[in-house]
Amino acid sequence: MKLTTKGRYGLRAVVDLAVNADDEAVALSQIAERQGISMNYLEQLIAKLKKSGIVNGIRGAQGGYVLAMPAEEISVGDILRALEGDLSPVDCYELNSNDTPCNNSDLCVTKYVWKRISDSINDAVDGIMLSDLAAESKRVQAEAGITQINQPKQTC
Amino acid sequence: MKLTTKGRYGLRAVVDLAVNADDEAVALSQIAERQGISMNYLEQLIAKLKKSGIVNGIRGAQGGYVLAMPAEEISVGDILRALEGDLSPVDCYELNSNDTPCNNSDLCVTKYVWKRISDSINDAVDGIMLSDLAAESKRVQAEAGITQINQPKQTC
DNA sequence: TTTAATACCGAGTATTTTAATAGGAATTAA
DNA sequence: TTAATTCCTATTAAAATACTCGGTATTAAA
Repeated sequence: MKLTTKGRYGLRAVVDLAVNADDEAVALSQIAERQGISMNYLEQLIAKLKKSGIVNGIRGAQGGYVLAMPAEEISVGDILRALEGDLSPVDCYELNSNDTPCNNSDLCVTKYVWKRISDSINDAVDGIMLSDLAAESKRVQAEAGITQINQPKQTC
Repeated sequence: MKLTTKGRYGLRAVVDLAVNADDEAVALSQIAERQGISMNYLEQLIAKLKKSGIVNGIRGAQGGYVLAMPAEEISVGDILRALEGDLSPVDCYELNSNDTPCNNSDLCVTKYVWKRISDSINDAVDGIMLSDLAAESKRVQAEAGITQINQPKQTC
């Protein structure tokens, strides 16, 4: 029941992008360095975010990435689902219509549990907007007098 | 962000135990057969439940397992945490005091996300009691006229 | 027009985790 | 005494994860 590094690194990267976006595109190498994430790996994560319409890539020199929408309109749920796939605790047809139908559905009672968990997770993450995290991040960075992060290994 | 088979199989096994418990102990071989789970594997899962004080084992011939408490007093959260460990989405010291302290805690903003997810999951599963599932299971089994389940492979 | 900086793409790989299997020891009712 | 059962530990196959690597395409700036 853990997120993978895709969700953890990816969310940090998007928050970094939201915080460090002026009007310019932000190069992935900068995000990678600030966040202490391998750039090659981060490329794969940002590709998912691009595919989901959360960021836009700008090619060529001086290129980089920008948010595809105002941060106020991007929920943490949008970001995590883009990175991790659906956030339900099981692959269950009742929860997720792209899963294969389950031949035990009639007798299954645990499906009620999975539905409750799934709904509660999605409600939680859809209630937090990227702008909330970006504002908080700016606040704590200002308080600490930080411009460069580049932290050692983090668990979260 | 998926439960493992530990949580899925294990919860089904406990519901089965609650449904099929009269005053006798229920042999693991019976649960395994009804639920279509390898008995050897189920042994490992029930060991976790035993360690957490959810079931008691009765050794010897005619032995088996019984619930250690009335089903009304056992929450799905108790069961899933026994099987899966903590249900938080990340290993984060702020959420889970047995994790190693995180040196980025001051600047970390995603921790607010993880806390919200963690709390919502735990609230959801702590609000469902084993007795609820057992009652519903008896109801659907009666409706279908079923005594033996033994379903083919399930995803949930 | 060249160069350097960047996004974009797909294949390969080491490590870790999961999901079992297997074999035996201890216990106890019949 | 036997058979049924829990209990315990080690091993293993497969899958998923978390990367690395090498290249191509694009574009702003020199």
